[in-house]
Amino acid sequence: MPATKEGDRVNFPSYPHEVLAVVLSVRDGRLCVLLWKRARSPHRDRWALPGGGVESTERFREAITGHLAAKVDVRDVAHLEQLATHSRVDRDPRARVLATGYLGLVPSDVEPDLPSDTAWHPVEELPRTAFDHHHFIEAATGRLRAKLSYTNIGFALAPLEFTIAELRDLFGAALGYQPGATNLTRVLTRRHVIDPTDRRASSGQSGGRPATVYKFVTRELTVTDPFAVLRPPR
Amino acid sequence: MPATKEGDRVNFPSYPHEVLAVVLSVRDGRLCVLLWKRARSPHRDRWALPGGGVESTERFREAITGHLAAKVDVRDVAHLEQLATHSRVDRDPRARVLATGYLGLVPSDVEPDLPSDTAWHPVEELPRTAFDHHHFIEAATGRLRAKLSYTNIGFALAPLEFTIAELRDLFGAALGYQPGATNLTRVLTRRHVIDPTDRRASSGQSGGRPATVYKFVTRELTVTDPFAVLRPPR
DNA sequence: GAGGTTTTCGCTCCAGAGGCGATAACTAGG
DNA sequence: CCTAGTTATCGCCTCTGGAGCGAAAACCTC
Repeated sequence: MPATKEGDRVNFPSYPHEVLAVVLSVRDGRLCVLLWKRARSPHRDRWALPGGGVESTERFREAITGHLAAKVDVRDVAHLEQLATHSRVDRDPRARVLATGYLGLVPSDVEPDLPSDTAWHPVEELPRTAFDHHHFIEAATGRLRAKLSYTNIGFALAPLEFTIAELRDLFGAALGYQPGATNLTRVLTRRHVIDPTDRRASSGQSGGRPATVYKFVTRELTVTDPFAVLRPPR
Repeated sequence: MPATKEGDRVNFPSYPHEVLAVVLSVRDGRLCVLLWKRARSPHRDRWALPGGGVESTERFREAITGHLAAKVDVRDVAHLEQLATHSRVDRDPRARVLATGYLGLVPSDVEPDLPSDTAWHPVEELPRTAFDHHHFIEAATGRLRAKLSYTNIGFALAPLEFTIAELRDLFGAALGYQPGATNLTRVLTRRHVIDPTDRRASSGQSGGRPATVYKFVTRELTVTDPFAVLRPPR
C-alpha cells in the first residue's frame, strides 16, 4: 500500500470482514440450505453457514468461492449473488466482525458429496443456527422468492432439462405454494424464459402421456420486464 | 473485545471500511445527487459522495448518518437504505478500503442549506467523480427507479402534500419519462399509496381548474403486491 | 382395445395498465 | 356577467398478461 504523503493515509478504523454463503437447493421436494456443524467454540455444535475471512488480495466473490469450496464443489453452484452487509457490533462474541451475505443456488439434480460435518436442512425447520446466520437465511429465501417471479433465476434451481411437472414442483418448494402448471408454462414461455425441446420424457412410473422436455433459454440471470407498472411509453 | 481463549480469537484480516451515501432529490425538475468537491489528494478537485469511516461502536446506519450531517441536515433525508458493498482491491489508491453504499432521498420541497463545497448535480450530466463513486450513483438511481414502481418510495421525493401534476413531474424526473397523469393517479390510488385530501390547490399562475391536493398514505416504505406474477392461490 | 393416468391445449374470465376525449372548475379580461 | 383560455378530472374504451377449468391427447397396462 503506497502511502505517499503523511496526509494521504487512510485512517479509517479497520474491522475483520467475513463473507457468508446461503446456498439453497430443492432437496426431496423441499427448499434446503447448506449448513455445517461447528466443532469449536463459540456456538459449538450449532449449525453455521459456510464462509470466512477475506484475504488481502481477494475480492468478495473469490473469497466466498474459496470458503465454499471446503464444503461443496463450487462448480455445482449455478448462481451466486450478493445480499446485504451486516454491521451489528455484537454479531460475533469474540470481536466486531462485519459480514456480507451471498445467495448461492444449486440445481436439484446435482448431488454434491458433502463433508461429514455438512448437510442440507429444510428452511422450514431450521435447527438453531450459529451467530446471526438465520438473518442471512431469511434474507436469502426472500430474495429467491422475489426473483423467481420477475427473473429467470429458476435456471439455477432446475436441471438442464426438465418437464413442466418437475418445474412446478421446484417452484412449489421454493415459493411455498404450487403454481398451476398451465399458467406456469404460459407465463414462462411467453417471457421467453423457458423453451420446449422436441423431445419428450419417457412417461414415468404409472403411465400417462409423456411430457415435453423443456429447458431454460439462458442460464445467466436476466430480468424479465422488471416493472410491469408505470411503463415508459412505447 | 473479550478474547477468552487463544483459539477463540477471530483472526480474519481487517480492512478499513467506509460508508457512502448517494443522496438523490429532484431539483428544478431534474434528478440530482449530492456531491462535495474534494480539497485534498487523492482525486483532488473531483466530486465525491458524502461518507467516511465507521467508528468502532457505530453501526453502518449511524455512521452514514454522522457523515451525512457534515453536508446536509439529516432530518431532511426522508429515506435511507443500504445498497451493495464493494470489495475491489484498488478502489482507493491509498489502501484497500471496503465500501458500503447507501441510498438517501430528500423531498423536492426541502431546501437544505449546503456547505460551500457541496452541491446538487443532475445525474444525467455528472462531473468526473472521485474513486468509483459513479458506480454507487448508478446503483442508487437504478434502485430508486425500480422501487418507484412497486413500492411507495415516492413519499421520500415528494412534499407532504402535492397535486397530481407535481407528482407526475417528480416521477418524470426520477424515471426519465413522464407517466400519464390519469394512469398515475389510478395506479397509486388503487394501491392505496396516495390519497386525495378534501382541499384543492389554489389554481396557479395561468388559471385553470384547481387541482386536488393529495398525500401519501404512509411515509414508511411499504411494498405493494411485490410479485404481481405467479401469485399464490387466494 | 378398454380403462387408467398424466399432459397439454383451448376457451373463458378477470385484474390492472394505458390512452383519449369530454366535461368540470377555475382565472382573466372585457 | 359573459366569454375565452387553461388546467384537472372523469368516463369509457382497449390491451396485456395472469388464472382456472374441462376436454382432448398421448401414453401405459392388462
